[in-house]
Amino acid sequence: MKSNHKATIVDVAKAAGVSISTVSRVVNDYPHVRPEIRLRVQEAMEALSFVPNRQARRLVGSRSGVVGLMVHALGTEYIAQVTRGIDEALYEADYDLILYTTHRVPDREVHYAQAVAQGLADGLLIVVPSVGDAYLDTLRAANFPHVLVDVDNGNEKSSSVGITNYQGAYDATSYLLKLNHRRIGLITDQPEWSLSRSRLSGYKAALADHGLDYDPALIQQDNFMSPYTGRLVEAFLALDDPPTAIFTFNDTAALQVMETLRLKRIRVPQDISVVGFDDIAQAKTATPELTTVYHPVYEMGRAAVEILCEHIENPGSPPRHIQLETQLRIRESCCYWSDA
Amino acid sequence: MKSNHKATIVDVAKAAGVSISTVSRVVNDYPHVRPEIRLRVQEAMEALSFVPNRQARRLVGSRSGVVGLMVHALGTEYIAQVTRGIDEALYEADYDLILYTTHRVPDREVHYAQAVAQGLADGLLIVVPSVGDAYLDTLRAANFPHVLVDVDNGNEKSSSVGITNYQGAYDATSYLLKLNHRRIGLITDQPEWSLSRSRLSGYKAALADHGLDYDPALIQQDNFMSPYTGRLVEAFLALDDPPTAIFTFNDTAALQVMETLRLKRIRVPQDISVVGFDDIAQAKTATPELTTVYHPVYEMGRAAVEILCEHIENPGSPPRHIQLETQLRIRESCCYWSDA
DNA sequence: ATGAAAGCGCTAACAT
DNA sequence: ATGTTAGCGCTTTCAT
Repeated sequence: MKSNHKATIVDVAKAAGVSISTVSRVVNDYPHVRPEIRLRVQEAMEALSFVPNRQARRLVGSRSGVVGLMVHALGTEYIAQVTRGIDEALYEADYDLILYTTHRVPDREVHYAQAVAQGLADGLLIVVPSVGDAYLDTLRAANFPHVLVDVDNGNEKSSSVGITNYQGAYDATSYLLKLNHRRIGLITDQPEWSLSRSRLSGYKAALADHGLDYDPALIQQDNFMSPYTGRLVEAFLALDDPPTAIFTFNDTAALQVMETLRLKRIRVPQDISVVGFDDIAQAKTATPELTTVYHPVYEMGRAAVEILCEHIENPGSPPRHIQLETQLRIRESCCYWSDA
Repeated sequence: MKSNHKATIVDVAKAAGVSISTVSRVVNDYPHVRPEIRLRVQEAMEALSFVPNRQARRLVGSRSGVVGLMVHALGTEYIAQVTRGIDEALYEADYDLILYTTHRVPDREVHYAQAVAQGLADGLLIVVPSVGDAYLDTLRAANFPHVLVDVDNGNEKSSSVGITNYQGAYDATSYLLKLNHRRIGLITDQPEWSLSRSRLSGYKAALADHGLDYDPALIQQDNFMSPYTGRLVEAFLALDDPPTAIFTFNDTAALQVMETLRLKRIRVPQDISVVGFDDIAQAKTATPELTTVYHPVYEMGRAAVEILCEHIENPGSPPRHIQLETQLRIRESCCYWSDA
């Protein structure tokens, strides 16, 4: 017995005493196969523990059952949650997941897009906030199924799923305004990201609706270098008229703000209120618990998969855009401001 | 021009005016090609932005450049960090990563192992603590490159990389003992996992070295259902002679213990000391900061990739076993116990 | 040094 | 309802 050699359709065909096309039909669940023969083939498959070869399948132009996921890097809570939503939905749809981590090297993104489009995957999920048009054009030109995850530009010709960034920031800012805060410091993410721009608009709009103008001195940009956020807080504090509340575009930054404040013995929320964005796990375990804007990361992942599957199964289908709702989660890091 | 169709070796061959075999030689950097021809082919490749098709390559029996990663589920800090180490090392070695999440369904594990060994990937990384021998035998029989990550049985015929689980638990327990604790509650992970068994031995050994016997009533098993850990704490508290310290086999459980204790207004560390295992990010941000055993997750991932690559490049190579060192990280969640 | 040709495992016409 | 056959893009003998 040569059982150490992996079984192919040919082996199954021989074992079942039929032709390879019949086996293929059974494997793909196609009609026009006599029930008894179907059964016989299935038994042979079972006996030989046959698993169809995905690359061979893809090679002849049909589905491989694999979809690609392109992300900057692994290891953040945010990515972990998005990935979880994607993975679970993919599992239910019976797809495997191939991971492409760009490590923030833009060149890789272009290269990957090509590789993926030629490669094993039937479609691509893109969780890279700064979507350079370069490789998107490649994908669109090849009519390769793909969806952008967590971007905010509905005018794109690519499908996308995002959240209500504008509304989320608007809600958070309004909440602070209602608590009588008039000087609200803002720490933004990369301004090139469409979602940052939307959130910034939301912040400004809330201010405007309260008859307030925004103060450029109160808008600072985070650069994701860990100790940096603390400096921004110090810059705020050094102002003649420092903010009484700080709103950040991600929870990690908010948590760092709180930590910086704690080290400076400035009380949260009594002296300064803090609001974050995302609602990561640590937001609930922090002291005080962080008030933040809930970002439906997990659901976003699932929605993206749904759209992608539609594109894969239905190649001509037009781009779709889904926007999931954010939600203000009021906890302990904010309180009413009274000018004493 | 038909540039919307992706370039194949045939296109390159035509463009360079040579045969496909020559192109193949250039692509694979084989000898016996005249320098000028090599250059001409390279230019053609460049011009057509040719990317070799991996599945076609793999189909004829050579490397696919893909390795599989099998994990239970995504979304935990632990997995995120292991994956990060693996991903980065793989990136440097120029491999793609295909992810298999078993969702704790044993059947999926067997199925994946088969699928992978069938030819999708060149090798498999297994981060599934409960290693059922069933599919391992399949892999070994097929002589398929694979390495077990974070397991603890060096007697296996499969390569593995793990940590000093015994020593880690021994150190943590000894530390508590040195702080005069005599009743140390233990919350273990699944006892089927080899690493849990090693840690348990470490715990018992430390006790024994202090002339203490272990009390079965103080050893409880976590079941990973969020509210459950709290019950275990209550069970401890209900004892006639409750523990003065609690040691858990993962930080998530330790954090939940602390939360439960906080809700019950039992002070940590004054009333009860707590020690975790893993040293996840939240351990440092918790209040009080969690004392825990550092688990070199990231390095473990990298080490696993190193071994796997060796197996792939060198098919006959014998199994290797690496054990990385843990380290007790003393922070704020423990203090000296004096029977008042 | 280079090319022709035979597959790898599979699907999709095209027979029958 | 079932079988035959022609590729998919590539590597690898085997010729030349």
